[in-house]
Amino acid sequence: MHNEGLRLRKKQQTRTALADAALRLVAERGLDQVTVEEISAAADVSPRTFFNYFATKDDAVFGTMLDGSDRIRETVTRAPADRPVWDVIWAAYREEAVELESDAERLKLRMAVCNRNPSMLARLVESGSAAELALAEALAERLSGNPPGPDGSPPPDGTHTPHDPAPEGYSLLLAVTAGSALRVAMMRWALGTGDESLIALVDEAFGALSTGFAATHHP
Amino acid sequence: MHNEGLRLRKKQQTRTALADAALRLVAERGLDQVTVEEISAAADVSPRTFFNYFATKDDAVFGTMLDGSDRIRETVTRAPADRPVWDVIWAAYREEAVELESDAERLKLRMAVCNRNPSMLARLVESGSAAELALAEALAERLSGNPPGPDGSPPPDGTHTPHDPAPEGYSLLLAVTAGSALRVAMMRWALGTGDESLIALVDEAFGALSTGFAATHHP
DNA sequence: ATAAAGATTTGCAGGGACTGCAATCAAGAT
DNA sequence: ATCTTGATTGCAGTCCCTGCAAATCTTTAT
Repeated sequence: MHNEGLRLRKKQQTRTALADAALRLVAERGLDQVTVEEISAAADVSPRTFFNYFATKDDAVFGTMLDGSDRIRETVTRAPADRPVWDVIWAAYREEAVELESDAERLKLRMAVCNRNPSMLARLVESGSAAELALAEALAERLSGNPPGPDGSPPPDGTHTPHDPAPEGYSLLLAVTAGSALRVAMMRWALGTGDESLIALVDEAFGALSTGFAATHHP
Repeated sequence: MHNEGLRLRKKQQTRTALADAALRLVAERGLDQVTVEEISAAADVSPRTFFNYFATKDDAVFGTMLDGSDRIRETVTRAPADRPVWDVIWAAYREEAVELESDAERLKLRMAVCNRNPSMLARLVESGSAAELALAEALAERLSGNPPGPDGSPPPDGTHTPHDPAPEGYSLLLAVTAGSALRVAMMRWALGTGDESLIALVDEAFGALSTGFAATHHP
């Protein structure tokens, strides 16, 4: 039997040491004013080891925010079938927001970095796109009227019961819009005065999208 | 007097030669299977010259899609003040879509590249974010009830007439959502069967956002 | 026509990101 | 204590990208 307790602990340790150092240094000096060599030195490992943990420098700075793609998919597929779709998505993303706000310190630093460096903002979107894609799949399933299998997996091909004419397009729009709403909320939260909770801002954005933009006139 | 006709023509020539070669090669082989050296060779210039035209390899592949940030801002600030905001944004982005669809060949190649390479998808977002930011500014102006100056420039600080409690947040949401809608439409258009026009898909997305998502129930 | 002025292209040297390989080192099992 | 396994590290090498200065080509002035 393999125990390996100490090994795992040390791995997690150096991983977070690297990530922390990367985020801190980049937040201070800017992305291209920090070298991998410096990050590694701050974490007391060799530069080569850095790349055993992160594929790129960006990855270390940004980590994998919103790796909750599985969680989101779960939440959506498990939700009662008669509940409005947007409510389900809203609830799922609010869950994520709660998770994110629990690490407020790190999140604020990350958003600050995103604001200074456009390439990092792109990274932010990229990190959310995995979740969006997963959500879009789950939504297409749901909107096409196919109940998920007991394990939540999609049914095999050929068993689809066509219902909505174009669920792919609409569900993709839903998913991408939801991701954008979360991003806007995070931006406002991180750059704001700090007296508003992330959840409140998320609710505000999702609420606006729920109502639609047609109602917005200039007075 | 400076004529310089031939010079400019040659510059444009090599620029498009490089961009075309880059897009073609990357679409064929994938982003990291193409070196700057190969692109330069295909355009008959030295590798060093490549970087006189493009700051990064990605730039050559992607060019500056949606450099219409100024055009969008113009359209929005010039629109009659009593027109619904979302209609104005919709019209502005539809204009952009027309422009984009006029270069259908290139756009489809670019979207195909974005689909294979996540980092290029990030690039796509980045290219649109400039326009979104400009739009958000213009919207904040409009929603706060301040008429633009004769040149369309924002009035100096201190002259604001507060009207909407939080125009920054709402206008950012509007702008980012509009950008996302365009992106989804482009994706569907480039990956679809090809019998739908980009404009139609843009209208579909913007229409859905106009109505809002509250109406979407599962039957 | 020819030279001066100005802009573009190119080569060279170098820094930094990232990878594959092989040697070394430390933790866990026997 | 020793063997096995996985993590760390150094090294060589590729590619992206930049600053600098020489070389080349266009335009303009004489």
